[in-house]
Amino acid sequence: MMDKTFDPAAVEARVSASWNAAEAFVAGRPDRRDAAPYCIVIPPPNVTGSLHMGHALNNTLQDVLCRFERMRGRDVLWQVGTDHAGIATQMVVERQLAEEGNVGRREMGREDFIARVWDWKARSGGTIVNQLKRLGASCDWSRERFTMDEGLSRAVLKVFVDLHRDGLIYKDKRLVNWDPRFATAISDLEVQQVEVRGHLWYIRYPLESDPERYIEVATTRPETMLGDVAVAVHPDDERFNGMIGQNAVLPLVGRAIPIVADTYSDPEKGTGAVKITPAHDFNDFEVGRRHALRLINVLGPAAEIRIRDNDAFLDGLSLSPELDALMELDGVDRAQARERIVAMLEEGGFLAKIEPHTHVVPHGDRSGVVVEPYLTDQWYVDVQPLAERALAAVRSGETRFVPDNWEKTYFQWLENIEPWCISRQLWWGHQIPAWYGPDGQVFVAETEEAAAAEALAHYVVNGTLTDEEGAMIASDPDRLAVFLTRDEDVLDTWFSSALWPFSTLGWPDETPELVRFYPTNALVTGFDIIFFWVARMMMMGLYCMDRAPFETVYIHALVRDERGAKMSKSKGNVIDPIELIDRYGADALRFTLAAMAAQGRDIKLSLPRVEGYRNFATKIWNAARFAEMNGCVRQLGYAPEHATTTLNRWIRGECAGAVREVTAAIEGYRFNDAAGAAYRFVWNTFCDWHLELAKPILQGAAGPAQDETRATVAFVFETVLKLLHPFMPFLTEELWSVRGTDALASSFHDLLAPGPETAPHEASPPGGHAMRLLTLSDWPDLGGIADPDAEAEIGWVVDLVSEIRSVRSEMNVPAASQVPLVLVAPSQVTRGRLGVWDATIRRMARISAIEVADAPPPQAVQILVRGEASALPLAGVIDLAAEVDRLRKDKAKIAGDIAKIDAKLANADFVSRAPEEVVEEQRERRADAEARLVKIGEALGRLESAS
RNA sequence: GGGCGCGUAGCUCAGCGGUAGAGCACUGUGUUGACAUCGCAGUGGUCACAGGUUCGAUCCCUGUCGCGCCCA
Repeated sequence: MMDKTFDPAAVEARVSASWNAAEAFVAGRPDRRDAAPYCIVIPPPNVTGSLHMGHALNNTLQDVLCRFERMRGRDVLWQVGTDHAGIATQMVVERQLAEEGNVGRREMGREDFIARVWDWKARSGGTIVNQLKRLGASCDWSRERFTMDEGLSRAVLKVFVDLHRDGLIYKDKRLVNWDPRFATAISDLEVQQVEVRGHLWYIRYPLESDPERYIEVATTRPETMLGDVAVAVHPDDERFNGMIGQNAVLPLVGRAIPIVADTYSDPEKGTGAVKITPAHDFNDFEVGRRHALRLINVLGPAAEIRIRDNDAFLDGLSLSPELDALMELDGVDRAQARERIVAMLEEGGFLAKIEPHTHVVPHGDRSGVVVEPYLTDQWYVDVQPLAERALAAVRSGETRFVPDNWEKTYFQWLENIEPWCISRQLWWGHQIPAWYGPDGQVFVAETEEAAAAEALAHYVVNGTLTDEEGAMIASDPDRLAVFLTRDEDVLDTWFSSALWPFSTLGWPDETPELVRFYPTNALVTGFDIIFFWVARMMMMGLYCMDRAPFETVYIHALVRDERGAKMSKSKGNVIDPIELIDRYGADALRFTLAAMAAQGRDIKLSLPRVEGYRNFATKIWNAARFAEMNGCVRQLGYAPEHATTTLNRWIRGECAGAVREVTAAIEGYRFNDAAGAAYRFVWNTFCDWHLELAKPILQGAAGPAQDETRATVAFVFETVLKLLHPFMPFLTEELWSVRGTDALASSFHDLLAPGPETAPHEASPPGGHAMRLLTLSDWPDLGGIADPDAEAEIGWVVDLVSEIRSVRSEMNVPAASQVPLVLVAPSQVTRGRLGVWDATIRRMARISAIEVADAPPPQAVQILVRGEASALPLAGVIDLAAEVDRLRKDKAKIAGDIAKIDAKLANADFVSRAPEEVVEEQRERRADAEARLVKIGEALGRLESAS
């Protein structure tokens, strides 16, 4: 006997173990050798990460797809793994070193530090993978990959070298987004624009020709004035007519800088004159380029002032006491420098005013500090040619977005794409395969040997080295190490992530997996990752594989808190999915997320909803208990299409409909529809009606009807387990195994006696039913079994019972009291049905006896079901005046309906222009309403004349 | 400034050119056998607002207001 309630914790552990033992999720099972492949690559979570609600949703949806396709017989590979998260991981390990009082990264040296990171990864890097298992994700765990794995690293090197060879990777000195906390470049996408309340400082720059006159500029960053090389004004701005071409003198510094005309300057903003600092501002950089201005970098890598021994800064300046004083700023942090410079400006009388000013300031998404536009040498990918192919692949339909409006976002970004800065001044990551010769000449190759060969050949050919010298260096590792030095930088983590859909499958080797599973079928991810990942995977996939990596990119919602705010640690509004799993079970959480995953709308997670689906799990559990108690096991030779009783034929049709609905919804990525359809069928059709209607049979006399009903319940329940499995894998797998023990005998018979009577939808597998896990069983397909006669009959029972209950409740008939029911002049069909349903109706509606009469008894409450009247003779039991009220209310409502329909039908335009079936439907509705109205009128007449 | 999306029951959300739906909450009621994490019955909505298209608009179009997000 099963427990009374479902205990998720115990079941989840047990079921996980059985999946593991069976290696259920391993791709390439021998029995699926000829099956069509299905592949999803997981958006690799950050190795430092832990599961948050977004992951829970993302992986639930992937799992629904994978389990669904696996049950449809496909050879499924859900490729799992993590990425190495350069900055984040380095940060974690450095923090750990600091906490342990260890020497820092620099003191440790690169090799030891990296060893330490690997050590950390081995001990703590698997958190999220284990959490995915708790969620029930059916990944192929045997193929877990990591972006720093040997194979994946090889892919990175090859792509880098190939892109470089094709001229798509190059080194350039330009402004980058510099994160001063980590002292590394970051890409545009890793920059968050944050609105902050700052100030506008108005500063007077005296004119060289007349120090009594000055031009006033406004700036949000006064400290960068040290690097100013010009002042720009709008050419049409009459206020500055005479000044263009003159020089201003930079306060504190004393440098003469030109006043130039440039449309970048906005006459509406500030004073209309803007200081130009090309080394510290992206816009100024462009202005500087247009006017051939110098670049003066006045900051160091930690965003500290660097002006002493700074040739670029000192060039053109003459020594002065003022300049000496300025030198005191050398090494001062930018924030402090700002204060001191403002003070010095004020002291010198250069500061005109300070205004509060709100503006957006770029911040590093990992470090949270203000990002500095910084002039450095970095490696870039010229992504434009790659982007064009990525655009074309979506435009041509090779890859499609679901919902398709996301392609706009994708197009917009790719159409305006900027070069991608891929070098990072970190240690943890793929070190760039570039080596420099003594003269700085760069050699890019996959290995040091190859780079050395290329370098030596180069220097021999150009005469720097003789043949002998070249040979000598080549043969002596020590000399080679001195001769060639490797680029210290590593690549952006996303560079390796971009290769994920094929590097995980073995590329650059032509592995069987690569051939079989690439391109993958679907990518499931959030919209916030379209640029970071989707677009880059598309570009790299097309570049390396000539095919887009996915057929479909499904973009799901963001999970927000109940107020609709993005969950974030800093806001403290995160809901930990693992806590929810502990509390409600993984199945309830998964079902909630799937049920709320409507396309194009964010999910505001609400706990009552999770609780509701936990209750759903309990409901299913108890339905299984009921089936068990009533001997509902699959019967030898049972096939649903051979069911004979109306009830069984009816549920078969309903079940087939549910299968169709769920199937179509998952196919269309309408997860909420799929979950909703399954929920409604299980609870509102199967449990509420089929099981209730079946009770008198199951608990009545033994016989063929009982046998068939038992078998049908078992069959429908199995179908339910299958339908729900993608959403609630633990519960369903557990119940499948419970059923399995009982079904063992009959399954055995099935194997012995295969034949036409064996259910075709469940062909006998090699291992036998008992050995089979639900997760590896077949997805149901009941075809188009519909049975209008059965539907009409059961529909009549359902309506009759519902109406009686409704009237009883409304008339305040005590629940315990049994009252008789009189069918008034029933049709032959109804009389026939009564023979079958008498007991059931009496039981479900608490009726003492069902009689038939030509006319309604006096003082009775009237019920109308499917055009026929029946009556509850409630004289003495209830207040007849209440019944009169009820009927009058009904009558008024129906009369209102009729009036509305009449208004429509009276409209000549409606009748002539609306589709025929719509008009016809209105006529039918009117006729039905009219008939009800007549019956209600008659009943009212009787009651009124009686009273 | 450009783009995307959302305003539907008290709450969280579906839906959709032709009778407005679900879950939760609420009200009433019911436990000797699947389930009180339950059953049964009910209350509750000018579908943000204003125009337009249409025979017909919650749905399509335009605008307004409110909210959210992305990009510059």
